[in-house]
Amino acid sequence: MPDSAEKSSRTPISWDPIPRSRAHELVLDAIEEQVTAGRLAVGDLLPPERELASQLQVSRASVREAIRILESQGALQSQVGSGRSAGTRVTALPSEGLTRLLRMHIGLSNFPLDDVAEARIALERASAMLAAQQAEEPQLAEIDQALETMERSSTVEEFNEADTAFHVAIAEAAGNRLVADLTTAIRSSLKQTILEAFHSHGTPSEVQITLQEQHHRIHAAIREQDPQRSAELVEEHIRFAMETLPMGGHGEC
Amino acid sequence: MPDSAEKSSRTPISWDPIPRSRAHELVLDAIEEQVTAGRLAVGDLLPPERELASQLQVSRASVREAIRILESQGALQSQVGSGRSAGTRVTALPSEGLTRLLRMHIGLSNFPLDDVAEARIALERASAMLAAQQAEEPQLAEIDQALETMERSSTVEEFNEADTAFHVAIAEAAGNRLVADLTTAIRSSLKQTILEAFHSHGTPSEVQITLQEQHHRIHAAIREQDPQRSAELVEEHIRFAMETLPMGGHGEC
DNA sequence: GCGTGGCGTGTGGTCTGACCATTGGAGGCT
DNA sequence: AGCCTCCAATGGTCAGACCACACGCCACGC
Repeated sequence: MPDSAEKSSRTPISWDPIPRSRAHELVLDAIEEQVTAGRLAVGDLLPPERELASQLQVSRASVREAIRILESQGALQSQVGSGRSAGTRVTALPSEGLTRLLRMHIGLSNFPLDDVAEARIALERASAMLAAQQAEEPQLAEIDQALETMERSSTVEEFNEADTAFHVAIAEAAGNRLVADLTTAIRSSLKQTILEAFHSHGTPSEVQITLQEQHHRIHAAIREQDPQRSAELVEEHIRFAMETLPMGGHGEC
Repeated sequence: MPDSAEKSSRTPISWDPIPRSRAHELVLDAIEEQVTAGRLAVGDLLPPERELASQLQVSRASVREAIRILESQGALQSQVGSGRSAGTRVTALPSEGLTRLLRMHIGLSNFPLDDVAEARIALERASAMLAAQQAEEPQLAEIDQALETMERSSTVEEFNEADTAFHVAIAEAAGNRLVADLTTAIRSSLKQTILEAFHSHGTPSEVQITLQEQHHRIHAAIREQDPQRSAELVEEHIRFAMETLPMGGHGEC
């Protein structure tokens, strides 16, 4: 319409770039669309790579790139071979994907450690409350076990490993999949950072003793089914740990 | 040692599979290692794909697969061309990566919606508290804006969009990067689900009115710098929304 | 009949090379 | 100095070849 183009010549015309969709993103979108439409569920098999490439009219490399992304998210899993186990199948394994994503960004100092602590507090308060409200024996036994392992640990490596397991066990005992996975992902992504902080610290044994006392109190509150107390103790514990252990060896001073 | 093999013949020997590392995972590990060691930071340029492939002695396709994964996580960004803008650069854009990961798993019903609600409550309580404690005017104006947009919305699509923006604005006002990104990711990944619930609901206007009243009260509590009240109101609001709107059209009856 | 081994096929994993599109940067000309 | 052209570097995509894996089927021996 040359007429309207002339009428609007007083306001500058903005020529926006037309985004080009990358082939692998088109594949990603296509798979996501199938999921959203309910046509793909956990356990389902995707078409073979070569077939999917043919159907979507892209190269097999582009299909593979999309599949890699979804594998890293824990939504797909590929298996070579023939027969029932072969191919690319929809899975439900978000935890490691979350962990790796968060660990990368924490490693890049993209989340200030104070921010991470607050997020932990929010999530782990919820975990502890829910665990105190509704955990049953096999899950409580896992918490016991982690506490026991910390008791017997002789190196900070062992302590740290069991410390992580303790927090993960509480998160699992919360009976809330998303809270558990987020809690696990954050705590796991911090494992190395916390270990380094232990090594930097002058008197690790004192700190470990205090941390372990706090663990015992948290454990007792959960055992006594006191949600409020559990939540408060977890918060206190995380704040103490974050204030006491010098974290952020690089990029955070 | 045939001698010791004979001695231990009483206990069955377990032949464990030797895991083969996939080429793209080796590349991923190599990049993560550089980050952990502090040798890669936001803004840094990676070697060109062909060079990285040569250095790591893998194919360029494997390098690309690893880069795709890290791109989807918001840790890398690639740009064609020559000169300063070209190549693959380290970025700090976790939010969309989190959103897509969570949206995929929510789409696959891998997280029960009750679980998602509890996680939202944990995070959004924290967001609201922090916002009430420390938000300043430009951020508060964003919250105002979203509330205003909801007030003027004439379709549930518009309402939903502004509703999401309201929650995101509070999360941003919390001043906590990780809490904000997690909150945003979860709320964003639910946008479609909530919209469908609005459509399924018999009398949308009533519900919208109640939701909007709740939004106003949350907004007021934040403005009055009352963290406890803000947190309680957010929790009440999310519980009301989750109980009132019929979610889980597929796979969650 | 049962167990074992060999073969064939389908699938993902990896590599190579060719080509394309994009995006400066350098050099030459006015 | 400004503009234009050319070139090179970089990521994007594709195709094809080959490899490794993992069954399933069939034949053979006991």
